[in-house]
Amino acid sequence: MKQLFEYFNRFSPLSDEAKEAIEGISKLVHIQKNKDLQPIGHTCKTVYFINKGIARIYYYKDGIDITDGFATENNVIARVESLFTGKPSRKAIQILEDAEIVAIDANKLFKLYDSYPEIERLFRKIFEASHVETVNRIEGIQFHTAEERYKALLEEAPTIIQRVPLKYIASYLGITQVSLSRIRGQR
Amino acid sequence: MKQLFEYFNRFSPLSDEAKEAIEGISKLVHIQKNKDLQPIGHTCKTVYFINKGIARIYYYKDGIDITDGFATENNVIARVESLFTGKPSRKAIQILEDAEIVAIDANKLFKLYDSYPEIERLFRKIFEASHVETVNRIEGIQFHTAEERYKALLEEAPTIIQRVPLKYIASYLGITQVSLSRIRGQR
DNA sequence: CTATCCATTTATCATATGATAAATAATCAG
DNA sequence: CTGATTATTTATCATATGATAAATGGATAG
Repeated sequence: MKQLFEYFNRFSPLSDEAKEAIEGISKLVHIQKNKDLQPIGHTCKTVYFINKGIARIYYYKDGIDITDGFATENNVIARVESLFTGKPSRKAIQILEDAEIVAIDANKLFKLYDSYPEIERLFRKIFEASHVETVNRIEGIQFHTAEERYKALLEEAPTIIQRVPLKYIASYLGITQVSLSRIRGQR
Repeated sequence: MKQLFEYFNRFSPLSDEAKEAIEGISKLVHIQKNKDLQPIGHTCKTVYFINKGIARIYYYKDGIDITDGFATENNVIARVESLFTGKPSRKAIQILEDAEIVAIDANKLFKLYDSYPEIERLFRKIFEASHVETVNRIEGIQFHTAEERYKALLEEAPTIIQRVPLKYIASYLGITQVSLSRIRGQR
């Protein structure tokens, strides 16, 4: 849990008591490459933190596999549109490299909010940061060409491009695999 | 403030004391059409609630005016990427119809979080809902044609299309004004 | 009411990306 | 190691949207 608490410290430090409370509702899971951590159609009741490995959120659009986002070590991953609404998610979380993950029970977490305002605050900040990323991503999608988006990803997250099959990256960038290959090929 | 507290009730009801505290850090402002409520380059230190009128968030991309989003009556509007980070915003908020707006001082609001966990919770939920909308919007932008996006907006928010100049809607949809006109014209 | 300015539409041409298919390359099971 | 499956690249053609310019329509100030 050391990694997790270090991550928390980047947002707001927790009392020992609060840390223990979170430890009490978390468990460490190991998952193999290509397995779904959470399937499509289930309501998101877990917040995950990645100790090791890489994951993606994906869904099907007209039968085609679309990657919604990636998460790597020392980051939280959750399907917020389900976690925050209680509605089933049309998205799944898949593991792309054998992974070690901390699974935090969301219902219990939300209950902890009542007794530990510091925990509510911490997760508010974590998700606010993710909210900001999402807002900024819209600008990237909307007003840059596919090539610019690819190059931006190369800059910001080169390891993702190295670790993840290109087909997943293509749909994340909003283009076909063929277009991505064309963009990479030119020059 | 009646409208505002009714809006709050949709998320979580506040105690009278908390309501008074919020009232104490809010003021009612009246703004004319086409005025900027907040200019580009300033750090967002206010959360706005629209009693009457319509507003948009916009910015300049390569010198071109881009609409990031709209907000109408009984909704909150804020530049979250600045509000949550404390960094200056590259975006502005402009009023598109003479408006009556409740301006909530964000720094004072964040201080109220310490003494009123219920207020922190309320705003957490408000912004979580906005986070979910943003996440869902990415799917719309990424995987629908301009025509589909226009028709979706017609369905979901026909009043916005009626009340707002088309040029603003075009950039919101991620297309040029000329393309939007073409889409509207066909048939 | 008129003149000016701004918003919208229409037209033409250029281009990035999609769709499809086929060729290579890489990965994996046995 | 071999064959089979999956991922990636390359090629061709079609099309949605962009860029630009010009025409039309609507709003507003005086």
